This record gives sequence, C-alpha cells and structure tokens, in this order.
Amino acid sequence: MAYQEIFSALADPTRRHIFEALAAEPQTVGELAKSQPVSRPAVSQHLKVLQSADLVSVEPRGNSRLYSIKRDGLNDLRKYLDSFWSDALSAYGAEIERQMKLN
Amino acid sequence: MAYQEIFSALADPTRRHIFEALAAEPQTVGELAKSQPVSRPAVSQHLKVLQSADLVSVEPRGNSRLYSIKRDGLNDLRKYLDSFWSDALSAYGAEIERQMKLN
DNA sequence: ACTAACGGTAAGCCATTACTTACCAATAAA
DNA sequence: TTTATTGGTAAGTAATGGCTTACCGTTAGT
Repeated sequence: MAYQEIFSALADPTRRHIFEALAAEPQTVGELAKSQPVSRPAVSQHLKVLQSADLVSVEPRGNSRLYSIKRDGLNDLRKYLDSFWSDALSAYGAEIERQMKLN
Repeated sequence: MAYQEIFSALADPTRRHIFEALAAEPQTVGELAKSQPVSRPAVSQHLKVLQSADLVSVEPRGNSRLYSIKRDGLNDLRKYLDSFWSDALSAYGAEIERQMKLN
C-alpha cells in the first residue's frame, strides 16, 4: 500500500527534481533550495512529503540536516511494477478466453 | 521523460484502480464504470490520461471500445527506477568523499 | 428510418495542493 | 550572551485537477 504515497510523491515535478538531486548527492535543505526554482520553505515541505513516502531520510548535522534518498521506497514500487507483468500475462490469457466466448 | 506522465497518471487512486482492473482483464468503458465508484465520463477522462501516458491502448469493437494495459509504459518506469540504484551507489561514494573533506 | 446503447467532450464546481511571506525554535559563532 | 545561520511551521492564495451533469456523434438492433 506504500506505493500510493510514492506515486503521488514523485508525481510533482519539483519534488521529483529534489529527489533526483538527492540521488546524485546527499544535500541540506539550503543547498537544495539554491538549485531549485522554489523557495526554501517549499523545499522543506516537499522533503516532508518525500519523507513520509519513505523516499528520503534525514541526519542531523549540528546546525543543518543532511537529506539522502532511501532505496527501500523505490524497492516497494519496483515490486508493484513486477506484479503487473504476471498480471498482464494472465490477462492476456483471459482475453483469449474472452474472445472465444464471443464467437 | 515519459515517466513524468506515468507518475502523475498513477498517482490518482481511481485512475490506478482502473489501470489495475485493466491489468486483470481488458474491459470496455461501460464495464469499468460499473466496477468503479465514479461516473462513466470520469472513467473516460481517466482513460484519456492513461492513454497519453502510454499505459493503456484501445481497440474499437464495433459499438464499444476495448481498453487494455500496455506494458511498455511500465517498462519505461522500471528503467527509471533502475537508474536510481546505480545513482544511489555512486552517491554513496560521493558522500564518503564528502565526509572525508569535512574532516 | 427510428430507437437504444456506447462513449467522448464541454462547462462548471469543489477539494486538493504547491507556493509565497512571515514567524519561530535550535544550533553555531562572535 | 548576543548575533547569525539553518530550517521547520503557519496562514493565505492561486492554480491544478477530479468529478458531475448535459450534450453530441457513432454504431447496433428493430
């Protein structure tokens, strides 16, 4: 059920850019805000969403906080995608059967 | 670049349910509308979004139109996810380097 | 030809959400 | 102990998006 949050978290372009930036290199909020076209509070809010989707993690560093991506979240999403491959195959079989009924 | 549309397409719960229903079995718009808590036009609109995200395909069937899922779209998304695994690893290395600079 | 069924589109409404500025708490530095 | 830096939160606003009803074109059946 976690993929619901993951999808909506990564659906927003800005939020996905932040996520990608963190994938390239763990950064603080201030650093992220500089490379993004939005204000620092906006970045903070996006990070909150990413965090609750289990996509990033924080580590306090004295005054600032270092954010990094969590691969666990993506793993959940990957599992979700994999489930569709088998589903799609069985659906193909179901469709064959469906067509036979129609004729 | 296609994964942008895929994420926002699957971010909506109703739209994801429709997609999952199609994964289980190809269906017409009317059939989908019956199994969903929204109206038929709503389903039509959702299918339009899913279609432009390359997640479903249509096949005219006389009077009605049969929708099925396209695995190609999911494949794009999977590639996107895979890219993060290598990125995450290199980011890990970059972070080690970063920490060494700080000390 | 007429009627019914299927489904896409338009217009309008309401809820969600992404953004801004202003503010506040906590840590670091002087 | 001030003063500055970092960043999270609150409040308000504007835009996005999902839903409904109403309407229209197309195909099937009678």
